[in-house]
Amino acid sequence: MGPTASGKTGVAVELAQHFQGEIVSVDSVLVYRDMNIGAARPDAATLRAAPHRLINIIAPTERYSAALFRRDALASMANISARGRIPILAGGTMLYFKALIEGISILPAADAHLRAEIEARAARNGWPSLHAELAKVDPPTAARLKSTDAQRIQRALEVCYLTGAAMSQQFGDRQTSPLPYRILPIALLPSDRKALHQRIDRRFAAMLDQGLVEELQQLKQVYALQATLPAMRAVGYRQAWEYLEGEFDRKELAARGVAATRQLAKRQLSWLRAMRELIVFDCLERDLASNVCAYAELWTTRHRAVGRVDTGS
RNA sequence: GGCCUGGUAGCUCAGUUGGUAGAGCAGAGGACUGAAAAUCCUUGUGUCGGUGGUUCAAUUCCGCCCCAGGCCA
Repeated sequence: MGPTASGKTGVAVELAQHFQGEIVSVDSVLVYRDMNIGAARPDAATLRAAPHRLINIIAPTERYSAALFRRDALASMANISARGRIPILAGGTMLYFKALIEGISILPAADAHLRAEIEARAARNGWPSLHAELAKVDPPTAARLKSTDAQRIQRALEVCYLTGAAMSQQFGDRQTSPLPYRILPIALLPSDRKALHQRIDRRFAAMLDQGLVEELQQLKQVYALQATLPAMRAVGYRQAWEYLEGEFDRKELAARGVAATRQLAKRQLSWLRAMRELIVFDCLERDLASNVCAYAELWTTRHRAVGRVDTGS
């Protein structure tokens, strides 16, 4: 786990080679096909050396979710371990890690028609009025949410309408089946935020040089894209879209792109700081990948030994 | 060289009919259950270009100087 531009891919590839492992991507943008430059997709050589699962699985017009990720990741991990290999989960989508590790409640999937209906009412009466409506059918959730948090109010109402019961009541039905894996949770954090910002500056400039805008233009020709699609809300693509709409010039695109990336990194760091029992490495250190491998080597040795004592069979 | 317009938060700017100033963006911190690279919350002391003067009081008025842009020579 780590923020954007922390070097997760490099570490994951080295771990995969060192441990005969296979990588499962934990990334809400790499799931999309044909979004290469802005998603910082690992290059062909890297993917040949270390195949990634859960990348290129849906079109940019489709939707994915934390629940689908949990289902797919568990299937991939089962497949990998059945062949005697170690699943290496690598990515920066912290909600997906949370859903995988802690489980997720059994709730209905998104319903496009219902969401459109709720949005239409919000456009007429404003989200605060829908928040008030939520307060009648699901008081605990309404109390937890701000009246400005459109996305979560919409989801809570959706769950309530589809099931006839409050979302807060159903949170008890968590899929608590614990993961059938021992986890070594490794986080790559920057000891110096400014240094991470510099990496982000360079990386976004490189994406523009590689043709991020041109890639988006091609995507728009191939797919029936809209600005509201989750894929088009991704950092870089969203700003490139606005640039193509003529909202600002190229220089402003570069500035907004790096700002959005820095903000993404900040939110990822918020998740990581809130997590307990992380093994933390400084993503700026020189021998990062080999240090992580060395630590993981010790850890697996210890756990194999413990495993023998525990089972006794 | 002369005239004009600017110089206020990291950036773009507002404002104070004289009582030491506030927006947006950026930055920082936080929340997070089928959109999560999403969505949302909190957070603004800065020699108001410098220096003299007028005044009880100047970032605000006046003089000079510096800097930037424009126009005229």
